[in-house]
Amino acid sequence: MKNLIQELSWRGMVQDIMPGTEDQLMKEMTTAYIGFDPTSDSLHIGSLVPILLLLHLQKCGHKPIALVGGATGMVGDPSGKSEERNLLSEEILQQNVAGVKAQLEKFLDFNPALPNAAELVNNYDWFKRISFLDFIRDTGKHITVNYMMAKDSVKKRLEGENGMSFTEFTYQLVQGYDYYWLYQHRNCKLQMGGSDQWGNIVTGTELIRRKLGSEASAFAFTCPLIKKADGGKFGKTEKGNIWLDAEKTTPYQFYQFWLNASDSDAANWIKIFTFLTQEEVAAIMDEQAKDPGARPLQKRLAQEVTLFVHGKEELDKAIETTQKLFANQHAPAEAMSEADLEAIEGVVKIDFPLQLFNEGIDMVNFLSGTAVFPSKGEARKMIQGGGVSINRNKINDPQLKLDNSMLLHNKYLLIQKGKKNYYLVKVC
RNA sequence: GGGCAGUUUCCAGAGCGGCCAAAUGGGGCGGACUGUAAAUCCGCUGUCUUUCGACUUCGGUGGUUCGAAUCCACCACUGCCCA
Repeated sequence: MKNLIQELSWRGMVQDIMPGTEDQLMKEMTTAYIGFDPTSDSLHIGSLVPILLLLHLQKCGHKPIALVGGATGMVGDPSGKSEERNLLSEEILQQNVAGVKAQLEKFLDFNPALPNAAELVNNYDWFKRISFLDFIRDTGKHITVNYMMAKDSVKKRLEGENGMSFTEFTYQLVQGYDYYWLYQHRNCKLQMGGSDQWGNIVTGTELIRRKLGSEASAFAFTCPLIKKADGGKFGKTEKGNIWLDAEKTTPYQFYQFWLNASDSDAANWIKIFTFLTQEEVAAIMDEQAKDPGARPLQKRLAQEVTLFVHGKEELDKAIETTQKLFANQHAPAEAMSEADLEAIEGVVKIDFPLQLFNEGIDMVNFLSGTAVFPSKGEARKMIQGGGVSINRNKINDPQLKLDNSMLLHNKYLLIQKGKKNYYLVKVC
């Protein structure tokens, strides 16, 4: 049996770990679970980490369970939140649960022929049968309020300005019960999660111990939360979250996200988000040290993760588009063939009516009219700030009229907002 | 139930009754430099508007005033302390 903890350690993916966890994993095939919050109908790259944890687990010969929090999602996890959360409606929650489930199914191996096939559960399935009174008698009785209040997630809120509802206070018990239930019914002996979950997880192991006695052996470890080297939030861009759903974040945008990682981020992330071995990573680091300008780290990282999430075909297209747009940025846009332009994948494409164009429209009206900018004021500001290029030529004059001579192949305009945001406008 | 403090633009946090669309910092966006990095420097950052300007904001509702984020009343929410 391959040593999971060792494998994760060198990748920097182990934060807190309960004593005996490693021994348990080396002793026998162990069932382990991670919970996923249905706060949205798609997972984003933050959720990639727990997915990868489950995959590493499975690769080491253990059995992964992905738990979708249909019940816990109704309560709201206070961890890491400074304010009370708004509750999602049941309807939205159900949609989200379905969406998240569908995505998890893509990444884990559920092949029933495997002894350690992955499994998907929804905690709503057991919680729906438990009454409030049952819960506070059978479960609440085992954990003291003093214990619960000592948790960071709770303490912070008690000290803060916004207070905390009884509902959110209860959260750790609800999640703790999940672990107990899985321990009882699925022989699940390990819970993993992000380090912000440590408190909730420990409440689970504690609950198991109190209810089943000290011979019960439930283990846990957590993975550090992914951060950027500059302290910023991971997985956010000006356009918002990076989603795993190709409809929400195109594979090209997804690829670009990783490609744009800073050097220090790329060095950490390649260990976490790819399955490359320690030797392979070391080799790429060497290359990076020799020629940082070539960015081998970022390229390999982007390639591996995009391949994992979107597959080979989408990856190839993303690379192709990237090359067209960025490979020789000083080459005139006119050098791109019509086929090149048509085949650009993943950038925002906009159609613009020929008639309006022929009437001689100025930059500001054009750009706000195409939804490149939401308003004229913003378009003007950005042009004046030197942030807009058309066909790779910087525009300085907001009043500039567009005319036919600017069109590539008589119908295209390649617009850049900032350096990295491309729009392809087709006049027709 | 009683006492005290508070609620400001994305966040934190200043705001004399007119000079407040509201200091400062952070974040975000853009530019320069680079490697589609990092660090640094510069610009923008309520909405609409070419300029002038117009409009909507400072928990809610009313009021005082020529004029209110700034004063008053009531309401709501939050925190702290006492019972």
